[in-house]
Amino acid sequence: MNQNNNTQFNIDQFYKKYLKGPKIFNNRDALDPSFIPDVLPHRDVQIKDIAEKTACALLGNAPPSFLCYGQTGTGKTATIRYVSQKLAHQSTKFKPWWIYINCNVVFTPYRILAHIYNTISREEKIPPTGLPKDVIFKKLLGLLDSKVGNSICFLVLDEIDILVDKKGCNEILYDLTRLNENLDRCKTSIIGISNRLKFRNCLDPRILSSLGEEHIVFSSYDASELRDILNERAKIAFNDNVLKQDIIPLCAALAAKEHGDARKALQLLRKAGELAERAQNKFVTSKYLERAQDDLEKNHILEYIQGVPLQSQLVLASIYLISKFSPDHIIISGDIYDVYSEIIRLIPGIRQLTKRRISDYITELTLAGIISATIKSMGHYGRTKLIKLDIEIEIIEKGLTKIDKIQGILNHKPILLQTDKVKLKNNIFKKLI
DNA sequence: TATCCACAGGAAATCAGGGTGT
DNA sequence: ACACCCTGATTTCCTGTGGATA
Repeated sequence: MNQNNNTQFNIDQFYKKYLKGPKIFNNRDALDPSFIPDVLPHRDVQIKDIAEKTACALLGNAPPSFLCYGQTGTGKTATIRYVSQKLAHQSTKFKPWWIYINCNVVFTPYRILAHIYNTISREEKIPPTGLPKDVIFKKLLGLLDSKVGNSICFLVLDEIDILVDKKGCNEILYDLTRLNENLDRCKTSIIGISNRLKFRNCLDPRILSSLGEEHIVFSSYDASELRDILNERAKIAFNDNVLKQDIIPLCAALAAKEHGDARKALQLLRKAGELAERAQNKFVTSKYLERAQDDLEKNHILEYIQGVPLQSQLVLASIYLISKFSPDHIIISGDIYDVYSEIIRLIPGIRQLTKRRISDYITELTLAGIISATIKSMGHYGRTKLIKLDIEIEIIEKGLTKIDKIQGILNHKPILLQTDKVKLKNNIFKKLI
């Protein structure tokens, strides 16, 4: 075993070298989306607006509920957290409570109520399931009155627009807006954060009347604003003089192309720093920035592919096989289902799902940006979706290869593609589009 | 111009798996 | 042990539809 020592990776030596090597980061947390800096550039208007709306909480009065709009990475959540921190530092006998609910993670009525309860209560926790909803509602009312007392409880619903699509969630929003009517001492105030500007149109009028009357808009950052944000964070995150001069403007320009997403800009900068660090380089240069962008995009797709359920991976595998073995085949949803049915027989222990369910999986892949689909009517050949891969086939292959159950079928040439009937139909389709 | 294909996609029902209190 | 609850995934049932073709 020892004879291979000189070819083996020497972990001790690696750490020694790492510790002696150049230090890029001073505090890399400053580039984390959850980091709240002391200065929030270009958000004065919104800070002032939120501060004015919420100030009455310091006197024990309930602030109005309101909504914050803006695309991802425009500082909505950061601004709310910033104001809440400042509010918490004021000396007053009414200490407001802040409860953050990410509706992307917690989205059922039961769990939203349970999450609020569990955040406030340190002793008794509500189980993840099992109790009737109204029981939790009553328990929550009791807890709010006893624990929060005469103070204000802010309920911050991040990505609130997600709730609208879910069943029963108009009810939960309604329940939340009406909490105050059932409380004796405590008062609540809802702050909704949404990416979708048209979200209000989907709301129940009852909810809109108490929630949507006031709103604050977060406009997207332009390249120069992003530069200021990155400069502020870079001062904290990086050691002096490790960033080459052009890095921040370049990073800002890249993120500005994507509707001015500050989160993405920070992520990019962090990744570039990490790549430079890993390469034991003293400086973060544009070379690392370019590589960071490439890495982030690819990783995002690979993580997505590996994170979805097996059935969804099989749908993607079907599209992959058609694209691989007949690149000029026009892919329609019916073909995907047929190939899916074909490959599922090659994998033991997997149940075949219905067309309806596969149709939903195809929609999900479209929303994720892996494939694109356009609905087209083919006259007597019916109305269907035309599908094509939006991602390089090599990346899809790389993602699918890592999935044990799928590995074995990635070289299976679909029999469907070889039948004359399908070939003929596809030729007609080519003329139609 | 009516027909008819092959689906899209909404709504409700069903099922299994996690839990509860009595 | 039992009746009941919540959730997420899926099935079942269904209505709607664009446009080439007979």
